[in-house]
Amino acid sequence: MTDTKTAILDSAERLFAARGVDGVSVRAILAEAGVNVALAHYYFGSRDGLIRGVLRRRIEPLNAERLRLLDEVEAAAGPDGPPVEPVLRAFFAPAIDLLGEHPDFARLIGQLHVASAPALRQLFLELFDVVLRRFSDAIKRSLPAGLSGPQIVSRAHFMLGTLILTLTNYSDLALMARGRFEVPRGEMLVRELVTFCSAGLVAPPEGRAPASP
Amino acid sequence: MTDTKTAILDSAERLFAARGVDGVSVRAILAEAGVNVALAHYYFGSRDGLIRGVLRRRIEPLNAERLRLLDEVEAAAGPDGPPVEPVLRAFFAPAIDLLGEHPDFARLIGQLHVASAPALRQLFLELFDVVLRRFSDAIKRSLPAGLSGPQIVSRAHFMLGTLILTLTNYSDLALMARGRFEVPRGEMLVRELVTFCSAGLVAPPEGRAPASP
DNA sequence: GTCTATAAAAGGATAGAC
DNA sequence: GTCTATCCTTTTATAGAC
Repeated sequence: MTDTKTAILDSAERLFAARGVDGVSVRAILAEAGVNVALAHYYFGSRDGLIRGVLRRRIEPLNAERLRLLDEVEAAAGPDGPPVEPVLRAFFAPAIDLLGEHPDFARLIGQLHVASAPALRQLFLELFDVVLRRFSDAIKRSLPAGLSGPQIVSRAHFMLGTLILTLTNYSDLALMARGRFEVPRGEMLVRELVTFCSAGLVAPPEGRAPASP
Repeated sequence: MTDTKTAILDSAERLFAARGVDGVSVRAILAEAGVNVALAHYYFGSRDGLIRGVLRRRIEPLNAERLRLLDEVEAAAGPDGPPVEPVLRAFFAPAIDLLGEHPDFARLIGQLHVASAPALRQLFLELFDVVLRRFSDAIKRSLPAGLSGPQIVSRAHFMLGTLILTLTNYSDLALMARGRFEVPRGEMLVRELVTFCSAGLVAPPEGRAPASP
């Protein structure tokens, strides 16, 4: 049964998200999956192999979809390249889809971005290197002239931060809403991200003019 | 010697930042500090107590400074309350100061924001509850009319995300710069954060108008 | 306050039967 | 593929001498 393998991955995903990658033992994962202790090593070789398996299962399709959308956006653009909004949308939308379908895993992706453990940092680079490079190039091209290098990298980094905290702490939105309204999700959440970040990215370097003298 | 206590806190701060709170044993911390294994329990009672000690030492002054600045900004404002920029500045500046003086600890704060372990989540609420509530109220008041509740909480959350990722992954900026320029820090970094986030917060709900028909 | 020594538990990993 | 049993290491925590 390859079903056992899936059961292990599912339990690992849930528990890693709930307690952090370093906060869960392999034994606990297998217990939750109702699977014998020896089978994690049988299927994944080691604890690290299990972690890689959990991450790869969903990150590879995520990256593929992001790159597919970016290719589309760039193909449809003129010689100056696409404007910033559709580029951001190609970056955000697949991640927000994942947040809707596999919220536990979305938390994991965010945690991987801020992880300290050297092995996880390395894995992060392996998994996201191409995507981050292609999108950061596309975003740079789409920004107005007059921004300095430091401003561009800062803003690109801030943009990433909005997504990462949304992936890790999406449930905080419901707390902040305190039942007074529905929290945005799916397409609406993508739209909020694009609006916020494109405004931030293209803002004039000096910021808003003061209210009035 | 209360110096021993400080040595333990310093080593814990450094190692927690380098490997994650769950990735370091108390023994490793004490070894790095050159301190006997038994002394962590003598001073802090337990592993959890040590974590609390590390966090409290710097978060309490950080919060106090943030609230002091917010009080100032609100006292100087008219009856409609202060505009969004100085409120953001009061929130960001003390954190960026901390990033300059104790970069390891800044990483820790960020990790605490996205932490999964229930004990850490609880501690996070204890430590930041008042500050987050006061600032989110001030920011809400400063936003233009016409934003819906979901839009307001989303944007406030995005704003927090820009800061958190800056605290946890500040060193990524240097990687992105690849030696071509100096990465912003201190006052300049605060200015970038304020510019990006105030533009995002006050953006019209529909986003930028498309380029031209 | 600082040390040694040790208890008690948990975790990763594997051997070998079925 | 799945199971039991076991090994080895690491870790938290504490007792008690100095």
